[in-house]
Order: sequence, then C-alpha cells, then structure tokens
Amino acid sequence: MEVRPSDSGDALTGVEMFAGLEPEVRQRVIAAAVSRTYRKGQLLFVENDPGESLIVLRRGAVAVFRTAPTGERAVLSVVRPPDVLGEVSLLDGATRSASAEAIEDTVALALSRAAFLELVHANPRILDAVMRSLGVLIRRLTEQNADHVFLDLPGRVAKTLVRLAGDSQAPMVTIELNQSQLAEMAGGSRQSVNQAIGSFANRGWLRTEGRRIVVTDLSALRRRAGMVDR
Amino acid sequence: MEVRPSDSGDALTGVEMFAGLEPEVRQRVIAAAVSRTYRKGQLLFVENDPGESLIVLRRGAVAVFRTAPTGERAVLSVVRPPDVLGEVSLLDGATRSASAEAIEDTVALALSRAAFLELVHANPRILDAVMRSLGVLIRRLTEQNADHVFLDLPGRVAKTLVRLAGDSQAPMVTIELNQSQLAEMAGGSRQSVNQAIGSFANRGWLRTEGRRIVVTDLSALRRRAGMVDR
DNA sequence: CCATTATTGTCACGTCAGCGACAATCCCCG
DNA sequence: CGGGGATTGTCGCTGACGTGACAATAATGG
Repeated sequence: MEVRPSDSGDALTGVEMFAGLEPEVRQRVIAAAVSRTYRKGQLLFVENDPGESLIVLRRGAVAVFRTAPTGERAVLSVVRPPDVLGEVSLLDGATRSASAEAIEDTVALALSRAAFLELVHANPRILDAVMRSLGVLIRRLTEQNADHVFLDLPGRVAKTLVRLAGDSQAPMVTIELNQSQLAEMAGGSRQSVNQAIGSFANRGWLRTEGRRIVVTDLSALRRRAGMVDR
Repeated sequence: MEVRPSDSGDALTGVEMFAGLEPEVRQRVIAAAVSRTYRKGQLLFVENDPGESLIVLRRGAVAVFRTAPTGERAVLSVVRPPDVLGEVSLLDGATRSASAEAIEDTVALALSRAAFLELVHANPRILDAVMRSLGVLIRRLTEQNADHVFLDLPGRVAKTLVRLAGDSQAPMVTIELNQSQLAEMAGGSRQSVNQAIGSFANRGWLRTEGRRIVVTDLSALRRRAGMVDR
C-alpha cells in the first residue's frame, strides 16, 4: 500500500511535469540532469541565490522556507517525491524566492535552466505541465495568505495537517514532522501548536505515537480548517 | 508630473506584458480584446469562476481579494493601470483563485484565453513577459506569506503602504484607500490600522489629509516593515 | 544498555490586537 | 447650504497567543 515513487520505471516515474512524454525524451531529460544527494539538515539553496536549476525529488523530503532577520523561519511547504521544486527560477531565471533544506536524507535530480529550456524547445508540451505546476503553486500561496488572515492558530494547524496528509484516501495518515517544524508551517509557537494537537487528540481526530502524529479523522480536521468537506 | 498611462500611444502603452511588440502586433492584440467598464463596487469576477480572460487595466483600480465564509475579506493586492490581472487563468484555464472588485470606476480590456493563446502562438515572445509577470506574482505572494508570520500589525501596515507607494521615487506619495481597505490588505482590524497610522503620523512618516494619506518618509516605513533600505 | 540529547507536555505571565461602542469629522448629494 | 451617510479617531474590555521556564518522556549512539 505504500507509495514507492522510484522503484520501477525510470527516474521520472510519477513526476507530473514529465508525464506523458515518450520514453526516449524522458531518457534525454535524465541524461541532461545531474544527480545530487543531501544529508538531513543540508541546504539545497538559499533565498536570493542565482537560481539555476529545477530539482526533481527522488527520495527524502525538503522544507521550503523564508527566514526573518531574527533567524525565525516560515515554512511554506514540505516537498516530497515525486514532486519538484525550484520551478519559479525556470520562469525568469531570477533569484530564489525562498530557501530549501533537506529535512531527511534526500536524493534528487538537478536540471539546469539551460538544459530545461532546450528541452522545452524540443518538446513544447512540457510547457503545459510547467504552467499547471505554477498554477497549483499560485493557488496554494494565495490560499495560505488568506488562511493567515482568516484562521486562528488551531485552524492553521488543522489545515497544515490536512495539507501534509495530501490527497491520501487512506483512513489513517502518518505525519513525520516534529512540533517545531509544524509550528513553523502553521505560523505559531511550538507550545501553542502542542496545545492544538492535544485538543485534536482529545476529540479523537488524531493520535500521537511518540514523535509522530497519526491522523484518524481527516474530515474533522478539514472542517476545523474551514474547508468544505465532501 | 502625473502619470497618465493611456493618454498617448495605443491602449497597450506601458503594459509590460505587451511591451516590445511591433505596432501591428499590438493592433492585433487590441482588435482581439473587448473593452469593458465597471462601476466602483462592481465585481470583475469571483473566486471559482471559470476564468476565461486576461484583463488589462486602462483606468481606475481593482482590488483582488479572497472571501471568508463569514464575508470577511483579505485583499491580496490593488491593481492599477498599466498592470494586468487574471494572468493565472491563462496558465491552465482553471478557475479564478480570487475575486476582483473595482474600487474606482474602471475601464479595462478583456482578452479571452483563446485569443491570448492564438496570440502567443503567433508571437512566442509574449510568453517571456507572462513568465516574468508570474515570477513577480509568486515572489509577492511568497513574501506576503512570510510577512503575516514575521511582522506585527504596524509592520504589516507599513509594508502595505510601501507596496501601495509602488516604485515611485517622489518624496511624497498619496494613498487613495480608506482605512477599512487598508485593514483588509494588512490583515487587521480597522481600528488597529487607525492606531498604526496615527503613530506613523506622530513620527512624521506620513500625514493624513482628510481621508487620504500622504507618505512623506518612505524609507522610515520601509525600515519599520523590516525591509533593507537602500 | 545507559547516558545524553532531542522532543513533548504544561505552567504562569504579559502583551498584542480584535471587538463593540461612541463621538467627532468629513464629504457627497439633493 | 444643509443634512445624512460614510469615515475617522478613541475608549475599555477581553481573549488568543507568544515567551520563558521547567519536568517528563522519547530517541539515539556509543
């Protein structure tokens, strides 16, 4: 039942941006890319870096965040395979709008902007996927913005958990982040996040197992986050 | 000294997205577009609408916002000529991610997605501008997200004023929004925004003239907003 | 398997900012 | 030139949440 993104097919299996391409084109993509590994805690890039590449995750997890002058962090998203990050720099070749750090040991393919542009030139259909990916990104950012205005902290925590659970249909989803990371995502203090999670647990929406959280009632969390539940 | 975006040249003068196109191409753009007028208070589109067009502002001003179930608003940006809005729907043809309301009497050109795609097909260079525009949008959304986490309300008010002042180099900039609108942009209550503005006025950073605000020390506001001042 | 470090859980306290209420102004329109 | 609705300016009260501090528990590596 577990998803293992890269245990069959080529390195791009499941990567939406390169879905629907002919095998030989995919091979060219892979040939043009460079494999990179990062230890947990290592930075992939930091804000205002030149931003020269698209990164395709194959294994691990990466936190995308912005840093305040004080060192405080605001985590925008946690990205896992088979997703990509750094798409924004493909647009305009401008500098990174956020930093990225591996929160687990991570393996990724890096595709330089130049290689990507060449690829697009030969295969314009890739642009559709880029566009779709950017659309999703913009929608998410827009929504998160509103969330910071409309939702109280427990609401944002609930929403964060829902987002982390992804589109999983399973009745139980395990969240592999500690409370500090959760706090940086929800935009609150670690202590308050702890409170929120405690109250969710009391209501039976989730269970804490040591340092991990097992969500058992995603619908309830969705409602608490002000999302219309289907 | 005043900027009058559309009193010389054609309707696209100053519109970055169509800058650098040959006059005849610009004429075709204009021919493919439909002129629309909106009264103050009128909606251009609402969240989850099909999202069929790009809107090029020629006169007036439009607020882009999201609405909470309670009716509360979070204003993401105020757009004025010669800027455009609705670019996101061009990407993927998906529904609107926010609503838009004319906050002044407004005149705009609406370019259907179909017409736009055709135009891009004939003139791929337009894509660069779209990309750049999306890059700017994503950067702004990312930054605003962090702002809601890092800045207190006065800080967000200061930042809102700085953003509204735009890239104007003038020593004085007039802001034409009322405090309620400002509050919806900064993500705070009208009363608290009033307080913040009062304190800025005391410090000599701005002056209130009836219902408008005249910013006199943009640098100070920038610093208060945690922006590195040059 | 134990020692050490990371993480979680819970206080008490202070403060920021929302809310309701109201007076003082402003400004638009008849 | 008046109203009268809209907007601004100011209260006091209250609650949510950040902060620092600490104990309890869990994870990790020699």
